[in-house]
Amino acid sequence: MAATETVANSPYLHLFRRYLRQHGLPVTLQREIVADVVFSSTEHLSVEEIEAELKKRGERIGKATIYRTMEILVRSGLVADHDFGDGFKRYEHLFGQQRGHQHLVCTNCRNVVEFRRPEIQRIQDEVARAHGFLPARHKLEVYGLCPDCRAAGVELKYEGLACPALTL
Amino acid sequence: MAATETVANSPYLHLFRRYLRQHGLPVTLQREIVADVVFSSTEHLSVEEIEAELKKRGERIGKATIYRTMEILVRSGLVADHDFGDGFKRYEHLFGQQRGHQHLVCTNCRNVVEFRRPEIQRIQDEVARAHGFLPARHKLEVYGLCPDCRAAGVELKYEGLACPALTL
DNA sequence: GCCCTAACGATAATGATTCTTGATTCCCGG
DNA sequence: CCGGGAATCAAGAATCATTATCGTTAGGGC
Repeated sequence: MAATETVANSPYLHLFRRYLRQHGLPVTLQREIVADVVFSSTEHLSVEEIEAELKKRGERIGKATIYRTMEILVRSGLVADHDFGDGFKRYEHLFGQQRGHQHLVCTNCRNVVEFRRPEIQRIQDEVARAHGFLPARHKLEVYGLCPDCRAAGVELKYEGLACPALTL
Repeated sequence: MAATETVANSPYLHLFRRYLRQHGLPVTLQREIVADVVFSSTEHLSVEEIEAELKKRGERIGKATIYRTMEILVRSGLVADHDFGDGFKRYEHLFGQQRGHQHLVCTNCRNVVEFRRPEIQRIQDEVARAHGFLPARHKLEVYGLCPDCRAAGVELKYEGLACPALTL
């Protein structure tokens, strides 16, 4: 391999290395590079996008290794995975994020914006308690049309029954 | 075919028939039977469970037809689909449900309980407006351990980094 | 540096969902 | 009620994301 020594340099990588060591998992170059791609992006990346970024960097890392590394990153708590209804998962690192943030997803362009409503945590705990559950986490997603798509003239269309209020 | 005439008899089937007619789609026996299975259950059914119920009724309806019918039912607004992280979708009819109800999912036994917090609708609208979005719908899921699993001694375990508060 | 173990990459397998095909059913007008 | 064109059906092949397999290669404790 050529110039692979300074590839992974995001400021949080040491946390991932610590996690790997604490759990007896080898700290491999591939894992560091994959983690660096995720840590260096502010987007919600799909595995395909991670793969593309690796290719752009000139790295030749197998897709299976990406999946395996994402699994470890999610377990470590450094990364969260999401399914926004696209048929595949997206990943985001949790640095610089407020705990318990939520997502606003454009139903047209699939762009994702984050927001934070602290009361959701309280609602989670109240609801869980009311039903005897021990709360672990929650997921709130709001779907709608983003400003760009609205400006472009895209419209929300409801093609269901004309009078849903009667039936619900 | 033998005794297929009174198979589909749930009280809301006429709404589905109306939707099909309004959209120029043929009202077929298979669609009625599949809809009847979903309308007759209070559970959150997977396609596999729907298939099993059809087999139990002695119906021989292809899996592709189930998928196509579910697609129409969701578009009609009579049924909602959910992905609770099982790797496949679950479907529930919306009769007798309050508009905008949410779900509490057991992380151990995957059982699903419904709840309703009307303020979520307000939060949806406020958040969307604050970001220039036109709100369409939302999805709130709370994950945790249900009373049965708690009583059985199951525990939530966090195997991530020891001190996540520092990193988040 | 050595060696054992575990990760790597390539590829095959899996599981949920969608598409294709030829046969059947629906539905509209007569 | 009958006929015919269009759309749906069942079965299975194809697809897509993800996971497992396997021979090879690389971490890391000694």
